[in-house]
Amino acid sequence: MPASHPAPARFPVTVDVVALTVRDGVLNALLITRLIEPFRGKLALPGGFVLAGEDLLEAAGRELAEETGVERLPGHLEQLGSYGPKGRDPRGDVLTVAHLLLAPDFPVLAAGSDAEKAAWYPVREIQDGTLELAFDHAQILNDALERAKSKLEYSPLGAAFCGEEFTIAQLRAVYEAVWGTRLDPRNFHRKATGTPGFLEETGRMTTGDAGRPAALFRLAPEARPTAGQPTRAVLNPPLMRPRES
Amino acid sequence: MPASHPAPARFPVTVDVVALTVRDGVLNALLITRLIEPFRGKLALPGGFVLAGEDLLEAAGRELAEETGVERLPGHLEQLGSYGPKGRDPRGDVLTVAHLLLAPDFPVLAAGSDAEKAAWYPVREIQDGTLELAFDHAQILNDALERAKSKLEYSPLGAAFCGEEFTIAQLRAVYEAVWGTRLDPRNFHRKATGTPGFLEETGRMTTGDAGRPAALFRLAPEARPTAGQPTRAVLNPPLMRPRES
DNA sequence: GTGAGTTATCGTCATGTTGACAATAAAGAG
DNA sequence: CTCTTTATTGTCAACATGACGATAACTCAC
Repeated sequence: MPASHPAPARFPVTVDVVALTVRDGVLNALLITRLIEPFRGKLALPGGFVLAGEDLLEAAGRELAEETGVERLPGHLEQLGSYGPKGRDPRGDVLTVAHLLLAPDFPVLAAGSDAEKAAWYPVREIQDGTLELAFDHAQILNDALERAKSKLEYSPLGAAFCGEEFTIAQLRAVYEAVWGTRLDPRNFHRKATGTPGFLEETGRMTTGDAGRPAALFRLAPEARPTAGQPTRAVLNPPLMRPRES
Repeated sequence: MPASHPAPARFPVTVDVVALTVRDGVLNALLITRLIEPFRGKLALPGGFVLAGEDLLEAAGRELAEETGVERLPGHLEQLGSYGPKGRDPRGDVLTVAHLLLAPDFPVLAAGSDAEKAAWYPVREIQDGTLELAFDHAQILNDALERAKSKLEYSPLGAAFCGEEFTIAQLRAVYEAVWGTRLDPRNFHRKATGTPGFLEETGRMTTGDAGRPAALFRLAPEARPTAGQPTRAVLNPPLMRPRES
């Protein structure tokens, strides 16, 4: 890695988190209101400096927990990508490593004291310019949305937006919100239940809602995200299979 | 991003590059032999420190150019992911941002002076333990291979391993080398030429090789990697289409 | 030259997957 | 009990894919 001469410049390193969830069929992102300059009063992604002795994912989880007041984050956290360090912070070159959290809706505790106030905002309002983000966070959010969309294409991570148990309709609502499309309930049901290694029936049913009760499912064991292992492709079939002979 | 108090620790940041190519049907990676401690004499990924005022991709390209003696790198360079900073370098916490280069075979200039000697090595020999890599570079290489494999699944980047113009058979050799499988030439031909927005016929043919001459293709304009834009999915179809009504 | 070997390309066909959509099941509301 | 709502099962035609036969168009050995 190091060649030799050029002064090993040191950079402040931050982690930022794009936390996504689906509330009432609408895709939401977690944002904080900045209390200090620069961009004071503007919305930004939650995040903060990586501390000495910390790893990236660790720092991202810690920052998110601090700024939401939530101890154990639900959902799936992964690294998205790194940005900078050139010219993305008016105070100087700061490298940031963005992360992506796909999570079921969880309440953000009203942060006390000096902590920035975090809240859920519809992604739509950021994309159409109603809300503006600090730094290059709009870019990061966009990349995160692209990543989320493509994750749903092949991985079982759509379920990360749901709780432990969920109905096919709830899962479909996730896909519809993230992709911004409407899907045929019957074909979606066939695909979801028909994909080997994706879902597992719990045997239990919903009750109390309008309409016919729905079966409750959970992620199949082999589809559950194993820390460290890349999320396996279960949904989209391989482009082409090796030939037999 | 920054909350406030915790001392904004600064980290040395390096870029590492996993450069892949296919030579004679075998997937190769570019490695350097380290001339300094730690891991002196061991193989490692090319890379080095990010300099002040540089962006990541920029740094990765510069380091690779320096260590191979090649001015304008061919192929497609993209960010892979970040590693650390905790405990991956015996000298202290160093954050590294790994990159991935998919390139046609190019000659590595015999580096003069104090530069580390770079050369192509079959990926196979690293995976089976014949060759050992410094730091966490084996892990990074593995992640890079996973990324490369999945890129071929949906993006047109398989062509990044070929030159400007190539035959279907050359392209197939790339897929076979990266995936480690054999593919049916006839079905591959059908898929490659039948995918809209992927290939474009040049009208020219190969000549001089054994067997029937092959038509030369190039990447379709809309499939060419545009700097900044994410590589669009052209090969694998969407998991599910929005419903009409 | 000529035939053999080699590689490229086109075609065929059975099977599997998908999109569109009908029909039925099982609840709650009135 | 009937209507409305949502879940789930089926059906069917269009399309994509895997397996593999058949040709086409070259090079090379003789």
